[in-house]
Amino acid sequence: MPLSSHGGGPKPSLTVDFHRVPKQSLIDSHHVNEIPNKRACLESAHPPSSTHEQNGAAELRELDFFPRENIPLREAPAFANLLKEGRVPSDVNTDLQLSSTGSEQSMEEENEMDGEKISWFEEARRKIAEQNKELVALRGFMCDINGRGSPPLSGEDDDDLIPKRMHDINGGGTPIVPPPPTINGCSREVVAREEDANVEEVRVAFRDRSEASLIPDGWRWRKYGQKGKPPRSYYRCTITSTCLVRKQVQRCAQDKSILITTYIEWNHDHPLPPAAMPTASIISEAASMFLSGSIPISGGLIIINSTSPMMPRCRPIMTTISFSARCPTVTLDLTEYPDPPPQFHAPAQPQSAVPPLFSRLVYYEQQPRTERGAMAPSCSEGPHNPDDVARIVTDLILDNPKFKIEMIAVVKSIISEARQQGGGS
DNA sequence: CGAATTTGACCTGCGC
DNA sequence: GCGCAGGTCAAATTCG
Ligand SMILES: [Zn+2]
Repeated sequence: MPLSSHGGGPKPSLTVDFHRVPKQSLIDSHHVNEIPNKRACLESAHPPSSTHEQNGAAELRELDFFPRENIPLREAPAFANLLKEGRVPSDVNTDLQLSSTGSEQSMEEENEMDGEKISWFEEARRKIAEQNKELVALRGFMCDINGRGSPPLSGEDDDDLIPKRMHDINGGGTPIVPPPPTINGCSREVVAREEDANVEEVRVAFRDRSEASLIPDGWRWRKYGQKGKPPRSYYRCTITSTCLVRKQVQRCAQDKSILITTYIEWNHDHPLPPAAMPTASIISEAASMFLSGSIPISGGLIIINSTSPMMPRCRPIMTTISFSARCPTVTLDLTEYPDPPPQFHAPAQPQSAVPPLFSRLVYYEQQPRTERGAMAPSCSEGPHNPDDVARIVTDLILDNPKFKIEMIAVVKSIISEARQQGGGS
């Protein structure tokens, strides 16, 4: 079935967009106050099975996806390995799993779930929740060293400006958005482009070590293109012909053993296949983390996450958030690296001006993976002051051209803001 | 033989 | 305006 009459060109489109919002809010720091309300985002990211549409707006129950209890976490192997080895239960069903299909069955399964089944998913979920807290802390820190007041954090009662598209980020399998009624007769590209022009798109990427060219994530994908060197492959979800979800797969330029899988427009218009639920939940969680107010500053910034002081034994995930591209991307780095030595375990630096995020960063700099190339240890202690942070960032810039580009964007935006506020000096 | 992949053409957006 | 990069399309080819 041809999706369009001819390739790539301008085509007539007739698209109904249910959730149009301006594009500015996530990038422009002046709109940092308009970060979406966390609760609303979480609700929308994981709608309960009872969700139903009324006049185009989903009616949602409140769900707490970031539980406050701090349960020690076990080591969690890399994502691909778990999937490969079948150790990620395909039928994991937690409060995040809200599929409309087989809800009775899932109730039973929930009762039957043993610790083994839920452990991996719960670990990942809690890690991301912890990252969220730390990202918020980092944002405050960055605002401080920028000489700006810390923007209000999420959770305030102002959901007027929630990017409506984020209501579509669907981890539970219940279609929130009706399929575009007019997709027949115009290509997915046209539909996507129409939406792109009006709504914010969040991408969620995984970095993981994998020899396979594709992570078995439980979805059905069809390859529709390949570009560049090293090659980047383009896939789209083929569970339904109208589903707009795509993913890109490429090898890391610096380390060919690392596979980067990026999920785009994560709003399937169909129920989740059971095998895909772990992946879907993590993607949704990561997206809601981004949307819940963890935006550090304007421009672009890479954040490196550490273990949480509350959960020092948790294997860390390095998380980056990029704003420099047209679409912000949350990257979860699931490549493994060694545990930090005890001095980097929490409570790390109780008097430190630097959020605990950077203790991991410093450790990481001290213990670089061989694949990352030679990198001189940058600090012998945790970064107690912004100077240490600056040194670390400098090393990262030297090590990673992409980081340099991101940081340039950050600096530019800070300078332009300072000029606006301070009269151009 | 139908489904999936490959691959060159084509389009859009962006920087210079 | 031009060139480049990213992304998509669809005919041709390969695969099961
Ligand atoms: Zn889909």
